[in-house]
Amino acid sequence: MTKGEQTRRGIVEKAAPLFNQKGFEGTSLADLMQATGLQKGGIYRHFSGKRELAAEAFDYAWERAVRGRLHGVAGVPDCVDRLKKTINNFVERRAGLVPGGCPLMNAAVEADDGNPVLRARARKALKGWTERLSRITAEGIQKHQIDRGVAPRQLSQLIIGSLEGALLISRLQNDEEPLRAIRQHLNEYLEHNVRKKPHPAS
Amino acid sequence: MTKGEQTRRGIVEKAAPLFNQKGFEGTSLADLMQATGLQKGGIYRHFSGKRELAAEAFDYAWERAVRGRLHGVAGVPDCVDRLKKTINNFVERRAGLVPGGCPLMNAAVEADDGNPVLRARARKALKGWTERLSRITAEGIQKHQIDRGVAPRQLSQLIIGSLEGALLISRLQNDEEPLRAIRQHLNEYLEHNVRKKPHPAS
DNA sequence: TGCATAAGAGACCGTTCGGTCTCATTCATT
DNA sequence: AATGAATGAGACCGAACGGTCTCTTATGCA
Repeated sequence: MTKGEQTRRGIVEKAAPLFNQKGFEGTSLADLMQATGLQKGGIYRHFSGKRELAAEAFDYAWERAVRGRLHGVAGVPDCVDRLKKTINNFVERRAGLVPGGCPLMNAAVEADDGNPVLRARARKALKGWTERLSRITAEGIQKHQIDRGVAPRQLSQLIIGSLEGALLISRLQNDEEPLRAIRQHLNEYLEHNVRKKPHPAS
Repeated sequence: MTKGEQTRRGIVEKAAPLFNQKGFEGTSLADLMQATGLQKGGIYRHFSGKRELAAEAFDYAWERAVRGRLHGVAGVPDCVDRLKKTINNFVERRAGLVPGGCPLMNAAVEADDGNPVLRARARKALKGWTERLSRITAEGIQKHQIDRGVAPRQLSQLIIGSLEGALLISRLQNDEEPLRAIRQHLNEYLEHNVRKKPHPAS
């Protein structure tokens, strides 16, 4: 890896927490200069503008989040357990994340009105997450581990929405309890309403 | 109401959608001047600064949101039904709201790092909402409509978090389905796990 | 109607914004 | 070691920022 590539990567890594914490508008070039230890020229050598840097920083932050949420998931054989594992990862595996909360939520809120580039990025991220969960559910249905009546996409959105909402409240209150409560709630839901029940001995 | 008071109120009403859509940092005095049709002098006559105006605009937006969510709730006798009514209001009663999504979510995300004034406002709003729902649950327990094992505060946070999360996804996808799905989900949960069951005829 | 005051216009201020450009230096390659 | 390209420093730019202040106009009360 050439020196320039190293620097470029370093800029993204330093910029990601800033954008995730302060938002795109809220992060100034002066902030980025201070965080990276570079002057404007050093930054603009590698990026065409703030927007490009912000987009890459979002991708970086989101990639870290996804990696955390998928940690160890592939090794779980049962599909319901696999869903439960991703939920637990969301609640527990916060170390290694880019500070500032869920990048998806931050981007979605800030980009909601205006900033179509960031909004597209957020939509794509949500789509990817939804599809990943949906695939687990579809596989579970196919393997007769999950009830046929379960709609994969709906279930994915239910899980994602519940987790994001609980995270919002947890962050605002500085209290992890809502996150733990939603995990408990979703686990019970998965066991009672998603996992396929053995045929009643009629 | 004196002329000045009228103007002041008008400024808040015009400013609220801007702050709710573009955020505190994202809304400039130029935006406010254009929206109100006033010059700086006209605005600063009534407010000490952007922060004060933003705070009042948040209160205004939140008050409208709360009013919509509580619409007709008081008239529902059964406490479980009352919770269901507030959920339905959240999902259905979007007209009359200040544009830009839920003020609580917007403020919480933007104020999460920095801007302690706005953050305090958001926390207070969340606290009020939680307590309002908790009171309904507590009353339901007292009236033997809700199971004694239900924790009012936890249930409130579950409902709020689920609704906010679903709203986030709905807005990002431009699709109301996640909101309707979470209503369905919460309704079933309330009926099966919250509403007090009649004693089994043993 | 006269008058004190409330209300608003808009010029002005210093600062910070994102972005550009030139030039010195460092780096890899031979 | 020489050299051309890659890299980064930092002065500079115009625009936009939030905020102040003065002066004119509108208002409401006696």
